[in-house]
Amino acid sequence: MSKEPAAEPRWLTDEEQYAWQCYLHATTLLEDHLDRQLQRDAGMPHVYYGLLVHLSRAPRRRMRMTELAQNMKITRSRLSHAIARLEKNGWVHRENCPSDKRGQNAHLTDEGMRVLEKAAPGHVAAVRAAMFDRLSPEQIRQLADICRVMADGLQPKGADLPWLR
Amino acid sequence: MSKEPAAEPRWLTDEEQYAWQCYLHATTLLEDHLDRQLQRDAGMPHVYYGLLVHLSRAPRRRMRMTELAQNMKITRSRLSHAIARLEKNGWVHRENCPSDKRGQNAHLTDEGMRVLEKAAPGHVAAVRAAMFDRLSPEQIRQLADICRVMADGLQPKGADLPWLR
DNA sequence: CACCCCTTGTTAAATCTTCAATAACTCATC
DNA sequence: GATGAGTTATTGAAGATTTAACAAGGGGTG
Repeated sequence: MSKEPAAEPRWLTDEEQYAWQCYLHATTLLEDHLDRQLQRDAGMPHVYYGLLVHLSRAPRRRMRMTELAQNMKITRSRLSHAIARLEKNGWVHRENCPSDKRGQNAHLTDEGMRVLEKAAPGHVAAVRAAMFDRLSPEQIRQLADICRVMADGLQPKGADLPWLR
Repeated sequence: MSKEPAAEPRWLTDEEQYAWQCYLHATTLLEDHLDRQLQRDAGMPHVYYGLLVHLSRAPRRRMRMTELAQNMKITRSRLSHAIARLEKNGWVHRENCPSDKRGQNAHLTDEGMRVLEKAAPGHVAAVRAAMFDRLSPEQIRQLADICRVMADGLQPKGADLPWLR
């Protein structure tokens, strides 16, 4: 039954193309900018910094690997590599999960906490300078709405389905 | 004069933190999604596809390396590696620039054009499904405005200043 | 218990990106 | 036309990410 290869793809309108170009430029430039800012000031890329932030907010600064990966929207594999690197730096420590012998908890060490606290002000300043100090309060709300819609559409539907491939 | 280390960093408000989280989730998920879609359907990551698109729109399908890098907001180094890979695939061809012996032109080959044309419909569909079919026309305008402001703030001020580090 | 399927987390290899260094060339000035 | 400063593009090495495959444990069913 009807399996034609989409006779006429609906191309983007001029407005959509423009928006798409702006989006790609903004996201690329911002990610690059923050990666460099953090690499310079804290010796790690942006995603790694995000991992420390998440851990610092978790109860007892601990989180299961899978949960952390889900919160950060990255694969478990990527997380494994990242935590391995952060552990080598002494900023995170792995420990076995008591309730599940397969599991691992990532634990933000005191030294990791110090690194985070030292890097945070500069990073917030960079994020502000790039985004929040340039947008109106209304635009910030609009951006949140827009991004929430997009993220919802890209998340696995069932909360427990094979997540991220 | 006044060189204190920013006495009190202005942290993000709750609204700003929420918007930032949404932004990070949406951009991460979308980029991952498109990377996988294109890797699967066209055998290349999203940025490489973008390179082919840009070349296909250039006069005579040719562009100077630096100009292409600037348009794509990536470093020349990254572009060199990427073009080397695309050239190995036979999708792009390098040629010397007639007017500047230092220069190189990247040229989209016929085969590259075919690959692009074959990949385009699926890619547009993915972008639509993730973004444009989920947002209202007004939201699309808002997004473009927001991203333009951010991109402007992250661009080098002088058009000819050492660009992107 | 035995069986099977699912989840958790890691790993190796291939690929991609970043960073710093470099060769080759242009252009302005002397 | 020589000198020197800046531009163009590339390279190798180190670091990061993806992919597929895997070991090991959980948890339900007979």
